[in-house]
Amino acid sequence: MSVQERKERERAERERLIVATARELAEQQGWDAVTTRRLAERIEYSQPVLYSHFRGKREIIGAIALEGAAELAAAVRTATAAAKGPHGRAYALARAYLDFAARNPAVYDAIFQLDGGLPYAQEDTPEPLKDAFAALLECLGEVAGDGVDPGLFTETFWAALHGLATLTRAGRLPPEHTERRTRLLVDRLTVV
Amino acid sequence: MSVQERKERERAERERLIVATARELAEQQGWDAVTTRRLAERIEYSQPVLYSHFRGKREIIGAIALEGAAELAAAVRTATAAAKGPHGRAYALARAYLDFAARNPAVYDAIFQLDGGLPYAQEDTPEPLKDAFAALLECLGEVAGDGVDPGLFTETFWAALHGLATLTRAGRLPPEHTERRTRLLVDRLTVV
DNA sequence: TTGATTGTCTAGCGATGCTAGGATCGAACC
DNA sequence: GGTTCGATCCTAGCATCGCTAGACAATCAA
Repeated sequence: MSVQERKERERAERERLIVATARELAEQQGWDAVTTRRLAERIEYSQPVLYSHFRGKREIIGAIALEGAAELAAAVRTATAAAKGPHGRAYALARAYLDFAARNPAVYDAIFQLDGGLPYAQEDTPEPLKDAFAALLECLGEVAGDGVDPGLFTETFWAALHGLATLTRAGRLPPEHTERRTRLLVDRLTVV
Repeated sequence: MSVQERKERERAERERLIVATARELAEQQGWDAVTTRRLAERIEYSQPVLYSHFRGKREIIGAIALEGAAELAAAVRTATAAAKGPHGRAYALARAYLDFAARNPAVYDAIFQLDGGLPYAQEDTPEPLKDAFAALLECLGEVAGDGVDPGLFTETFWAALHGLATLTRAGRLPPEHTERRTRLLVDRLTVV
């Protein structure tokens, strides 16, 4: 039995290695550089090994997306917990969210831009994704205002943040006034 | 002279054919289906002909982006011209923008998601892109509110719309309450 | 020791974007 | 009108992509 357990442990370890290496490669050189060959070379195994863990490249992206969503949720919760007042928390959330996107562009893309084969906004949506949304909801529900559904408000607020994050990083928005845009968005959208 | 003119005309005509065909193919089957081979086959020329017009696939995307930006600007101007009052115009703009994104997903991606090799938010940004932003600015400058830079406000408003458009189409947001989200966004962001 | 199972790798398939080099065709000159 | 020559276009091919079949080796059970 112990032998089998050891094998399973090693296998799980290698799976973590694959995900971590893919993520590292994506952050270092962009998702285009993440090819199955390069990835295989970096983990010092041959290509087909990847396919014994994941159905394909898409599933690797999906795994990184789940990992990233959990981290995003944690970052948001940490930031909001340290802030005071509903408006302060909403602002802290916005800052934390945009900061995460800027610091982990490849992971952010895995979650929100690329196709990782994950179901979103459905019943069978994986827990980390649901929880990331929940983390936003916990904070933003406070500032939705009367008569506005907290879920709907959170979706809208989130979409606005997502727009800022993606357009800024794609060079569609000049990077200099990010801070002012964030303040404007939070001040206008939230109701205290 | 006339011979040369005819040739130039035919060449320009073929270039339009390439762009139109690529766009059609992208809208019909998605950007993944737009390969140089398929595109060449559809225009009934060989692959290298594409490269006598464009540096590569990226430039074709760029051409579609410019074309699309002009259409988006026109759509926004038409919609706002027909609406009444600053708030009404801002709302009409939002509707027109999201409508354009929903009806022309491939073109929208060419403008805002894919890499068409175009410079954004710079001095040498192509005119159609600048003009599209100008179209937004014309309308949104009215509702920026006192003490808020119209340009900055427009960028923020636009980013929010972009977030709604992309998240909805990527299945990250449930499609049912788009209308309510749009209203919420416009009502909160604008100052009348 | 043998046989079977599990694990891994080599090699290759059909695509992709892009390009070199040869063939062909038409305009222009003697 | 025939010939030259340049522009135009296509065939064929390169390197790389995601992914997989089948051979091979290592490990375990009998």
